[in-house]
Amino acid sequence: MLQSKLFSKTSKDISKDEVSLNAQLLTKAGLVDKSAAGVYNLLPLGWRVMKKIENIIREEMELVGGQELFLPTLHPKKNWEKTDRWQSMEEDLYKIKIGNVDKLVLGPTHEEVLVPLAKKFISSYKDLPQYVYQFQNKFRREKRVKSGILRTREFLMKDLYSFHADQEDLDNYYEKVKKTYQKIFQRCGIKDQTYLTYASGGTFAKYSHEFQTLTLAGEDLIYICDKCKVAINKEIIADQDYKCPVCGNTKLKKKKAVEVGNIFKLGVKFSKPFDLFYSKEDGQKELAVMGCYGIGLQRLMGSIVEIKNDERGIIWPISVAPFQVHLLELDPRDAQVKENAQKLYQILQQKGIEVLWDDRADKLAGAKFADCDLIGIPYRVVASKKTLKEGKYEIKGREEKDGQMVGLEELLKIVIGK
RNA sequence: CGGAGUGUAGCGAAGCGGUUUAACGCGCCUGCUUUGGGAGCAGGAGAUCGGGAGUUCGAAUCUCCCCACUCCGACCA
Repeated sequence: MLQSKLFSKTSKDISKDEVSLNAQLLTKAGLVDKSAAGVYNLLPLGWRVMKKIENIIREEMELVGGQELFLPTLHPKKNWEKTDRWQSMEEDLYKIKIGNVDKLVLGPTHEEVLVPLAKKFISSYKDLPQYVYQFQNKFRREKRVKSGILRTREFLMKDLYSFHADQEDLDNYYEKVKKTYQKIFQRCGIKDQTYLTYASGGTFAKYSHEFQTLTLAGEDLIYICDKCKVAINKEIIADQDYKCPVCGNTKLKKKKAVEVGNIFKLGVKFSKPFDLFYSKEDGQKELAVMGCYGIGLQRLMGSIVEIKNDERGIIWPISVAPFQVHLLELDPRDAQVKENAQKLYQILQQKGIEVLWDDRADKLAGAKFADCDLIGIPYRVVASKKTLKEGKYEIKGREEKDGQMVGLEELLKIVIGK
């Protein structure tokens, strides 16, 4: 991608109203832009990050047998009445009228659509288990949005739903997804800050589990057990019940965190209102047992930014970076330098490396370095008169202080080696 | 939804005890120069001062209503 053609630009000054670090950095770097309170546009650079995150999640979902589908945003009112959430979630729902009458809901979650759908295909124990997931926008009528892209009214969510014949099968699958979630957050580069957190379990389980990422921008308070590397959400801590649910340790550390994912045993909460029965081997009818598993993608992206940054800008983990290499062409009016940069650009792309080539003719070196640090692509490669004279390129990792002069072979080794 | 605050050019931001060419910075356009940490000089374009109503000879500035955004709180399977 030529930076001179990029849709977005970086900016030094952004609205003072944007106080959260994640939104400040993402806005300055040109990855997101706010269009209304709690509503953000994702610009090409930001969308590339989202796609990287999405692909990591998709790969892991496939590994646990998930089948991707796509359910509508608009949900029939009657489905929401059936679960009573038309009433009980009233404050969170965007209700859509046709004419003067409420007819539809902008989905805040998808059980109300998926369960009646599953009913059409699940009728025997032979049809179970089933695992389906999707990436879909969710709408929540938040009374107050906050923390940049961490709490918004519309956001992209991966939601996986599992259907099982019995509780034991759900329990086994639940544990599997728990491990998968840890792997996802590890692949996204926030493993060290993300804690498996015990939270309120609803009617069908003692606990649900959240994945809480430590950041001052978070709204949740969790208590961490250093021995077990797990945490417990403040919301389920009774007055003095400060002990680790795993080892009983009572010396827990209180920290602020943001919930980047959760897994939840639904039991028959939704199969019941929709009569999702299946026939057992003996012909008896039984309700299917369900689990649900969510990850908010913008929130995950924002959490990464909250953690991975310095005074100059964002520091993307290579797994989710919008590009792997930021090629800075200094001396852009020098034909030989341009040719040299062009050559490297093509070679890297042939090797499957994603490159943002700063070919802007009207920017001096300082401006290019500053933008490069702000956007936070893992490798900065400089092509200039200086590097050309030595027959080399300069490469520098985003977190390294100084670059090094390397030949093409060595450069490829560094960049592809990762 | 309660409390507090803020809306002036694409962005940031002065002016806000009424007088009229609404400053300045970033960005943008033109020209020349410059070229390894956000370049310099010269010229230029761009503003229904959030919207509406009112007070006044005269309103960005005062009053009222509305809207938007932000922060604190409550809420958040």
